[in-house]
Amino acid sequence: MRVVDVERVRGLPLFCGASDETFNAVTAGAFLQKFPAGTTLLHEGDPVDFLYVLLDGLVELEGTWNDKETTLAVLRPVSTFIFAAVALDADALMSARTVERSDILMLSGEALRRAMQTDAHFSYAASQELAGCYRGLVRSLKNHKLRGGAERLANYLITQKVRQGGAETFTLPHEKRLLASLLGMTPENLSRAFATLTGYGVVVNGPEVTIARPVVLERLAKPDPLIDNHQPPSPAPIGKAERELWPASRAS
Amino acid sequence: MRVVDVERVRGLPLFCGASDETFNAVTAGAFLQKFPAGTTLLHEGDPVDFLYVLLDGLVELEGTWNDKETTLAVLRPVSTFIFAAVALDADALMSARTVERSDILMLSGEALRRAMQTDAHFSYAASQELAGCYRGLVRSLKNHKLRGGAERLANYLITQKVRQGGAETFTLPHEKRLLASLLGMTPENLSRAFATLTGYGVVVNGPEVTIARPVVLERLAKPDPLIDNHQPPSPAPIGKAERELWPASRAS
DNA sequence: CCACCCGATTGATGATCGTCAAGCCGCGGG
DNA sequence: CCCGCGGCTTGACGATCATCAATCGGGTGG
Repeated sequence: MRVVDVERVRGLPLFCGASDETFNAVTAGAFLQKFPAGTTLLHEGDPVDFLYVLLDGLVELEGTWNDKETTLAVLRPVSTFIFAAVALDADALMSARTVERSDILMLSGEALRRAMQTDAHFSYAASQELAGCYRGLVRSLKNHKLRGGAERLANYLITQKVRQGGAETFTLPHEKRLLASLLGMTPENLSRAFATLTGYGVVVNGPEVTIARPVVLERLAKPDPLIDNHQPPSPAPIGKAERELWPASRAS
Repeated sequence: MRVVDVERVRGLPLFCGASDETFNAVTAGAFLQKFPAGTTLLHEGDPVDFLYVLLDGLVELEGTWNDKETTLAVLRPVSTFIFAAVALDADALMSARTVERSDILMLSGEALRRAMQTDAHFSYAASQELAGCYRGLVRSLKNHKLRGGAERLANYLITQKVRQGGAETFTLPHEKRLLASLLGMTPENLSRAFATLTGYGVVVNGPEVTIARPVVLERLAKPDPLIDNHQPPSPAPIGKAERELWPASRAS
């Protein structure tokens, strides 16, 4: 593992409060691996032996039932995933698959659980990370139960715009088919939803989207800080906990 | 607070591994309160100062957007709630409301966070609780994105049957309007979904439901351990973590 | 005892969404 | 260069679901 990668991991909120001792204990048996696009890292129902850390690339978390599948989240670096299953030493509830070529660090679940039982500060950071993940899912569930398709898309676009810096036009981070699955609809209906948003000042050109009249779109989307997390981009790596705490901006 | 209540709290997985010292520190400023049915304990967006523990009664967690509301969970004793917001000292993402008259214990969030930073074992138990809550939400999200209304109801009924002991007929734990909101549909459509299930051996008599032909219903419901948690009832109080770990039955 | 309220049910109608089919377009391989 | 594949779009249709309205029945209070 390169020094620069070690530093990126060390800089994660999950680890930056830990002692050198526990950090070394946790990263001792770790290994960094590169995966091509489309690789299934972990399958639903499998026992989970490692905590995964996405250092570079793009990863999709998906769930399956009755030959249908849906994507529950799309992760960008730097993110940990399946931490909850690791913490409980339980089977995975979702599959993980690379969307692009990705660099992924794998940390021993055993070692992590041992470290949590020893180092209170590390364990506290772990709780914060898990709490942040939990709140992300609460947002997602509210998004799906309370909003219709076009509203979900409108809010997704507004969130993307903010996260990519706020420029009038931005680029979708992945294929539309994946976006459709994330938003809980079919690719066909995503197309139609985009067509609907044309009437609200949204112009689509392949993967490029421009929001020509933000005010009009927001009147449809009705973004809500209790559902949408409009956190602007940050230079430092950020965890699920900080993302939740951002509005109070208690850090920095 | 009565001795019997103290013991019930002490027996929670969250606390049963903690030292007497941290348990006393956390429960020092705590108070037990009785609320009538229909009381809003906490409103969406409010700062959260306490961890709530439902000792008796029934509590609904609900989310709101654009004058619509949906219930995200219905809790029965003994359960903690809004732990994630407490852990992060963040605003609540959902409201909490009593469905029945309830006994609720309120623990200082400040004290809890301090205890987590001091006592690694307590912090570890907190992580497990949060991880269990997280996985509960993953199940919920998959349930909603992958299944239709009648399927969600069928699985809900099967889960209730198992949790209430497995008898052929059992009683719905609350009003149908609340169930409809939990399942993500209108009361009208819940009625129609029940009518549909009549063809699969489900007989409804007010709040009483009997599953006459379990095999037929299961062929429709296709219950899945990665979505539904068919944990049988237990004499000891159980936390969100244990509920997730049940299939491995590593405790007794 | 009756009036009233509220939850549950049923029907009719429209909106939303999924499915099937066809066509378009950009890209890479033969 | 042309072919073919895959992602995207569009149209037509059917299934699911929400909404509005009316009705029924149990429980409460006057």
